[in-house]
Amino acid sequence: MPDEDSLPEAHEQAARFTQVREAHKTEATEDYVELIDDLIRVNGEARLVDVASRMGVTQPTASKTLARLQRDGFINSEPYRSIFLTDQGKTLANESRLRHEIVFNFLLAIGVSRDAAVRDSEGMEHHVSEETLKVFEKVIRQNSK
Amino acid sequence: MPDEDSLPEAHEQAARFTQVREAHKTEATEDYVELIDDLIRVNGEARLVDVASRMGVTQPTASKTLARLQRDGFINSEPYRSIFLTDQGKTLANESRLRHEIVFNFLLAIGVSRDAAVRDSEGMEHHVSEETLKVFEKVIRQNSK
DNA sequence: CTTATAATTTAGCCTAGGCTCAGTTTATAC
DNA sequence: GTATAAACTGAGCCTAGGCTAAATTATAAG
Ligand SMILES: [Mn+2]
Ligand SMILES: [Mn+2]
Ligand SMILES: [Mn+2]
Ligand SMILES: [Mn+2]
Repeated sequence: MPDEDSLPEAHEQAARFTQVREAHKTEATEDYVELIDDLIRVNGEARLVDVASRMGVTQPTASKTLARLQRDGFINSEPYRSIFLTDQGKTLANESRLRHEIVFNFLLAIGVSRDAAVRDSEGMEHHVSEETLKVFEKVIRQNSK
Repeated sequence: MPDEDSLPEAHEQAARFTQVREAHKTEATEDYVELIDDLIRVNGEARLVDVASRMGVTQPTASKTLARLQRDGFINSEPYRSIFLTDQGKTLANESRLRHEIVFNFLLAIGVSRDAAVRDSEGMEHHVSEETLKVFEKVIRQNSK
């Protein structure tokens, strides 16, 4: 229970929420490019039908999101054809996968079950700062020794 | 780099993203009731102007969100008057604060700076399962010994 | 090669959650 | 007590990201 002067400064607290909102803005993009990259590696191509089923959304929803990703320069695709990552998209996919793996392996390292680690890391990954990520990596290294 | 059969089952992967989307649906509600509860404790009342400035949004935005919270039974307020939590709202505020504190203290325990812990926990808290939370608590206990 | 199926797109709808600008109500100062 | 300032509301706009239903295009089967 906080006492009289226990509230953080308003502008600092606001900055926290603004940062979370910023993270959420890029979240869909990161998850999509990461998935598209995986699909290309494993299947040789990324098709809308697979993106939609793996994202857990309908095809029109995935189609609309992909249109936005194309507008913003992360992917390329011609109508009715499969999806390609731009250089910008590839870079973001690699960064996102790396960060995701660190968060996932960190959860495993501290004793979280594989199932929970898979599920929790999907959301947590977007809210971990560079500083925290470094700490996560240190914990992973210590635990593998 | 994943090889041929490295993709998770589609329906499992979809469930992950669905879970993250569910978390995001309740996120604003949790952050708002937690803040309202804090304001009542410290200031004696929760006013829109403070909610807005601390959430980092404009007053009309906060006003609209609060209307939704009232519609959904988390708060009560009469026009132009301050905001009260319903029993449902108080319960959610307490649960949210507890979880938030655990995530925050966990980050401190593993060596993250106070600043980064404050910032990262604001987003992470909404993506931590009960199982992971228990592991976090264990790490906190071990570190305080 | 034609037909049926699968994949993709388009149109149109919805909610959440941002914003600005303008109006109303409450609180403060004088 | 009245004028001014602060707080709150309302209208209207926007984007993201969900959905369904229907049209279009591409692929597969026979
Ligand atoms: Mn994710
Ligand atoms: Mn919180
Ligand atoms: Mn939060
Ligand atoms: Mn999130």
